[in-house]
Amino acid sequence: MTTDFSASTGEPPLRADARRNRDQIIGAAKSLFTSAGPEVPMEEIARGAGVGVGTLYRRFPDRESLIRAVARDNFANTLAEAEAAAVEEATGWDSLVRLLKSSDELQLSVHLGMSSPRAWDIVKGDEVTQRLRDSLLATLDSVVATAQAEGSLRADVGAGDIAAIFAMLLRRPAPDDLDSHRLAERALLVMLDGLRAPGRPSAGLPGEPIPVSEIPLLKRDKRAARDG
Amino acid sequence: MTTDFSASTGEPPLRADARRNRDQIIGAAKSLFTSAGPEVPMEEIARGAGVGVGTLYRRFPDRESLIRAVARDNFANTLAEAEAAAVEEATGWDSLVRLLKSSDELQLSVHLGMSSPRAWDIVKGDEVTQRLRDSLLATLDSVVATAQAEGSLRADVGAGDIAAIFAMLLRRPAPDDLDSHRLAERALLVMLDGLRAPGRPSAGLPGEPIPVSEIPLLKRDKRAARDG
DNA sequence: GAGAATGCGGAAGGAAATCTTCCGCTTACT
DNA sequence: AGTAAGCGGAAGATTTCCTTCCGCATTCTC
Repeated sequence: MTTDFSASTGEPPLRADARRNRDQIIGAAKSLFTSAGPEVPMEEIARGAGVGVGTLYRRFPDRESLIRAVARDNFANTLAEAEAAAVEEATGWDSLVRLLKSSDELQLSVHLGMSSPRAWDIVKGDEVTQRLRDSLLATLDSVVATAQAEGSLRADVGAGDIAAIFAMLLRRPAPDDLDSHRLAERALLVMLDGLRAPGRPSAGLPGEPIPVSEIPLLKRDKRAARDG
Repeated sequence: MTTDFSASTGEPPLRADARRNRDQIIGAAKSLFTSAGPEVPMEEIARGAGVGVGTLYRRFPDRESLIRAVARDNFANTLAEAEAAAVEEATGWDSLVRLLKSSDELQLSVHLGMSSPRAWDIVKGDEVTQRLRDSLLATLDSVVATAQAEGSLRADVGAGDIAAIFAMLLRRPAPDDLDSHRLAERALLVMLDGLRAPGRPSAGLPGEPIPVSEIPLLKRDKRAARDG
């Protein structure tokens, strides 16, 4: 899963356990960056990885290098998913829908690339990530063009609009909260209906309308959205 | 502007300058809570109000009481706006649109009531705010019902869906950033199109489609979204 | 399987950010 | 003019997070 970008450096290869720990650290960091932003305490990341802080610092001497590593891994995965969506789906519209519904990786990419100034500052200086990001946007652009050419996506939006919409829809509060996930799902479908070309009928929403009484009253969890 | 909820307490009235400062503190807190979340340093709030920290602490002995005061003021204003929108607009649909486009007050209400667990923890214990919130939701509910009765709003959404959509759309990153404001505006219009009842034509989006090249590359500002 | 090298955990010290108090001076009320 | 209320902001206390360090454990090599 975790891509190895250090394959061609002259450094000696990591010992097996070290390599395993490194992957677990990146995994934990990805998960925590997604849910709590790129400023979670290092100790929390270490705990999430089942590892001591010392180990974390040995592998990533500071937060920046961790963020860089996470960004590379994440953008690579997101790009792969996007390309798969572009190629494997029958229509441009389906590719778009699959993208929008796709995994947490996309959510993290959006965070890193559009929502967190701190992370973006770091990531934008990394050429590897930049190349991945450019490819990602190119893929998005072509999916949008395809969907518009086939007449399923409204013509007056650009790939930039779509990216902005991704950013809004993916900034969920609590990714594990079932209630709010259901609401987010419905909001996404409404947004998709808004994106349809005129005349294209919507499939409607599944389930029952949500009454005010069901607005999810946030459960408290240890860490606030930081500012959110 | 700042509503006085202490009118009937037995305490002696504030001196004129104190009262002025109190209002400025609440104003600054509202503005900062909106842009940076309810955990901004007290000192920053004081500075924003043109006041020393001591003054802030004399009036609000801790963050909780400040948040409570802000929430009361804010929900009262939002409710007033919502009721105005419900009454003054010709159709339920127009009321809804006006609400969605309405001021920063609504944005802050969403933050306090749906996006920030920390704030919600505090606010939910305050009866005054709860009553305001209930009225607000009741108003939303009736606007939704009106819009559906007149056939402009799709029938398969409830007021809870609308509230959730508000929450998504209003969680903007940088409220003062012109580029992202433009994108948010367009996203909002797309969402509104998604909310239309079948057969109701959209007006289309103003301006040109946004290309990928125009995705706003976040500018760094002193305080990250915290979480976000 | 033994020796050497690499890696590990997590306590502890340090740094930074934020909270909160306190008191000499100022301003508003009567 | 007298008095009570209010003010600012430096300074000390506190909390939170960062980073280092070293005795012990694991892996690799031959």
